[in-house]
Amino acid sequence: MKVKEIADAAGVKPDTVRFYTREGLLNPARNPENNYQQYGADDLRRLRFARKARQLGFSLPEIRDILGEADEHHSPCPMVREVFERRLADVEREIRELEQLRQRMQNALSAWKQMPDGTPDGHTICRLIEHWDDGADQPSNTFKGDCCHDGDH
Amino acid sequence: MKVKEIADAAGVKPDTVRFYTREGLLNPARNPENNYQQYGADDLRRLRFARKARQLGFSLPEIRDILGEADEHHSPCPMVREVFERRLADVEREIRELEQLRQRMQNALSAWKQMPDGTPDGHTICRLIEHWDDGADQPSNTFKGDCCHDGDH
DNA sequence: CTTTGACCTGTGAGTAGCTCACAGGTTTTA
DNA sequence: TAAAACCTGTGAGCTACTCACAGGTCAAAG
Repeated sequence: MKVKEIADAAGVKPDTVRFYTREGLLNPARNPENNYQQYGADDLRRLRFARKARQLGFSLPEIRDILGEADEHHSPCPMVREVFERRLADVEREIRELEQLRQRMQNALSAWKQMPDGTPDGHTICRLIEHWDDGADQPSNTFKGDCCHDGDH
Repeated sequence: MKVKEIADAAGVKPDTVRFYTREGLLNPARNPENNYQQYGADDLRRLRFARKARQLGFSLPEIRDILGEADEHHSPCPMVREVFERRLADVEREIRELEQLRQRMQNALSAWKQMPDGTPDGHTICRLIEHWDDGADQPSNTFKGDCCHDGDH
């Protein structure tokens, strides 16, 4: 198979095939006549595997490791199970963070309903944002004055 | 204020300050003696504004636009409200996608409980993934011949 | 036989928002 | 006076592709 053929067979773009080849996930042979890449059934299997793994949240380096294990006739499945649990935890953390963000945004939006727009006056840019209080409390050093005399020196 | 001072005052890293300066969000003066950047109270206001806006999901180009509006003494708030609603919709879409991913992962994990690992045999890499059926039904072209160049582009 | 168009090749840049490394200059402190 | 801490700009790295470019190859149409 040539690039476009294997790409169509797996439902991806030719550039993705080339990219995966560059990254070492696929190992095509070469047609010595024209220097074209020649993909075999094994490459298609790897490509389909990689796409499924991506949908499950595996990263390309992880997939490369998994394929490498399989190439050495070790079962990659224990590695798959292990990485997968970490991935699931990551996804759940991301969801929690995004839900917090959504909550903050919704709070801001409802608080903004009552607020007028106002024009920037040199002290305020847009009070919608500046007077919005984020729940996240990071101890941002509150510029107490020891540092900055903003007159010229 | 010098870089580290304004960075500490806003609770960010000096590199972030330099990055925002490069990106045109901050407009420090120059100390002609040593060529150091000189940030004023206005820059600190902009930096804090930018950080809050980032936490609310605005992108740097959006923040730059908002600051630009304020610089011209127009109220950026209508723009803020507009961009904000789009951002909220984006966040909600991201959450839905991640929840679908989580669902897929959890389904996979429970299905995997009964499955043995197995060793790659040239036909299978890791059946955990290969025999996993994703709910997403994209008609992955099964390499029949003439079929489709994928429409979205 | 030549042209056209689709395909192939590798490389390099672009995406977002920083973060870090580097090499060299300046200021402060010991 | 020397070291530490800071400053400068530039460039690369992170993810997983995607696109652009310039040039080579091939099948079919004219």
